[in-house]
Amino acid sequence: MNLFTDIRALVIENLTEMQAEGALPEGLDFANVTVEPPRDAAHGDMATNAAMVLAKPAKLKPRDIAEGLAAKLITDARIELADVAGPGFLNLRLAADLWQGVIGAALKEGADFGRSDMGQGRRVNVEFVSANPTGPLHVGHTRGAVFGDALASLLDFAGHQVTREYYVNDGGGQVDVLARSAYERYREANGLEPQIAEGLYPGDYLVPIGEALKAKYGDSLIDQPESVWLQDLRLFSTESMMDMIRADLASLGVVMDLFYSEKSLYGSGKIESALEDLSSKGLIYEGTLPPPKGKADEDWEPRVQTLFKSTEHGDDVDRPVKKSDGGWTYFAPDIAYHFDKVERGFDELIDVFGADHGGYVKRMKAAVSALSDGKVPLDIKLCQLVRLFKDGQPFKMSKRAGNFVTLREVVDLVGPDVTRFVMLTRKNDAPLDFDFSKVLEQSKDNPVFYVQYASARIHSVMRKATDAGIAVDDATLADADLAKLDHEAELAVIKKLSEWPRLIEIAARTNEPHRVAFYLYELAAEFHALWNRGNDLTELRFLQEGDSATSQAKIALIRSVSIVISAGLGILGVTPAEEMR
RNA sequence: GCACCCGUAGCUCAGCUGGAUAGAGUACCUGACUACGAAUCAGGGGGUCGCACGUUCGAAUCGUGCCGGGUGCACCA
Repeated sequence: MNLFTDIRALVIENLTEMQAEGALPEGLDFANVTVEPPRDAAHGDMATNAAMVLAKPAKLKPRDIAEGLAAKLITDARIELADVAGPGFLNLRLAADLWQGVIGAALKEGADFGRSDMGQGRRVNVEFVSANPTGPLHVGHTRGAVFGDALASLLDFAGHQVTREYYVNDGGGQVDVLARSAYERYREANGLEPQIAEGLYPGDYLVPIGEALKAKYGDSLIDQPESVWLQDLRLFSTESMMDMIRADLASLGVVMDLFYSEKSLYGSGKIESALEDLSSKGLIYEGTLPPPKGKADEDWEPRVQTLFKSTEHGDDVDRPVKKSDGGWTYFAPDIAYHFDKVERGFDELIDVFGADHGGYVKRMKAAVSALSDGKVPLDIKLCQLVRLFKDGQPFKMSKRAGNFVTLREVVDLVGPDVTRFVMLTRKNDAPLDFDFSKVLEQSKDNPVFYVQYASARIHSVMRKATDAGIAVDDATLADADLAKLDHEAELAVIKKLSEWPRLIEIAARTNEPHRVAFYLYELAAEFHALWNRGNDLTELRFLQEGDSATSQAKIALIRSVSIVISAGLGILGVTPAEEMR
């Protein structure tokens, strides 16, 4: 149930009637008519811009339309008051039982309250993390992992059929580097001095791989040329790295539906067929790119290469798909991979990248646009940097991994719940400061705590109620006399709850899960405010001694808050707290 | 030089397919606990929404041009 869409439907219905009655001309587009919460609660419960949006196409004065609409709306039992204000806003006040109905809906629908069918079952592929299998995941990946996973859950909640996917770059030159690095650790395991040359991966995480290689091969690969061991070590070390990455993700609660191997594309004919598709559309040609302007590059020389005409689909320059040695560029398998997603029938694709891949956005969109004939939209979300702090000071550490902080270190220090919530307290395209001290602080400055504390307080009240012999199961609460919830402080909380289904749709439409985190903070604030009003006004306390009917109504309200907090935290992948320790 | 992202209160940031007097937290000041968990709440001061034009009944939001910060710019992924 979504009160805002209900009332919007009522507005549209009345506008249509006005057309039938000749008060409005035919052929108007109602798409821009909105029903929203007003900025200022004094204006009423909801406001519609219908009159202002329609004034011009209808060639009427906004206030005249608004007054006509108001006169019709007021006859509906749900509308208590309809005022024209300002340039033509129509402010509505809703009947109290409509608000109380929100509580009933939350209690009956439980964890599904707010679930939307907006997505209509459309199939969405969310590709995220996709880190090279050459080392452990670091903080940057952590943000991408949390963001992608929460986005996937959000879209699922909004009625999409979601696949979580990880593209494994196990086919390129960096895997050779990995294999050579692992070989040095293998030599080390055999008692020799490892020679970690410039360009190899120095991290300690390869030490156990070296041990494992020794267990498998003994000393048989020592002093053997690369041609003997390179292929085996490529395979062995990427598999080991992927096991580690899977475990890292699992420690955060992220589970992929599919790991898609780049290597599997080679020799399968998929790269060829993807490029054939582009070629059949006249988008592949042999040519020479212009030199980059402004920045002097002495190594640059004109070269004829195989190019994808991405400029026809919005890119700034055409992109090479073949290297001069005849091999594919990294872009070619990426094209094939996205072609594969399109062929698997997804209606929408989302890629989550780190901000350092910003320059890659246009060519990837161009490729998908070309491959799907513009039918499958690709949205690319860039996650900005995470800056680590401790007690306000920039934080550096990790001998284990080389020179970066790993996902595992973060999760071990603050736990998966805190990690996930904090990673979503910023918009994805804004940089995020992550202070190890602050995120564990128990104060309202820390949103994780603040929301969890609200949840804990609610459970505390419910435990007290149970001790007092008051039934507080959801079915009983749903039958409570909700008309008792008529104080403005209580209605304020209900109104916030009523925005939940609307918020889900906005967040899902914009692919912005951080909105859920901010909403939960606001909901918690409304709840804490109501709680404290009870200090002064005893009639606002949730437990009314000797009056279990009133207590149940009030508990129905806060139980609804906890249902929404749980659902919201569930989307973010965070476990709600029943008590604080 | 080009492309993308960002620029909102002293600081860190929200801001809904363009809506009314731009909101939180923090910091600063002032109040509220013999409590359903004060780990909280209420109130106060604090803003040329980077700048300038433009579109619109209406712009933090859309367009163009500047300024400032970040990222990326053939045959690495």
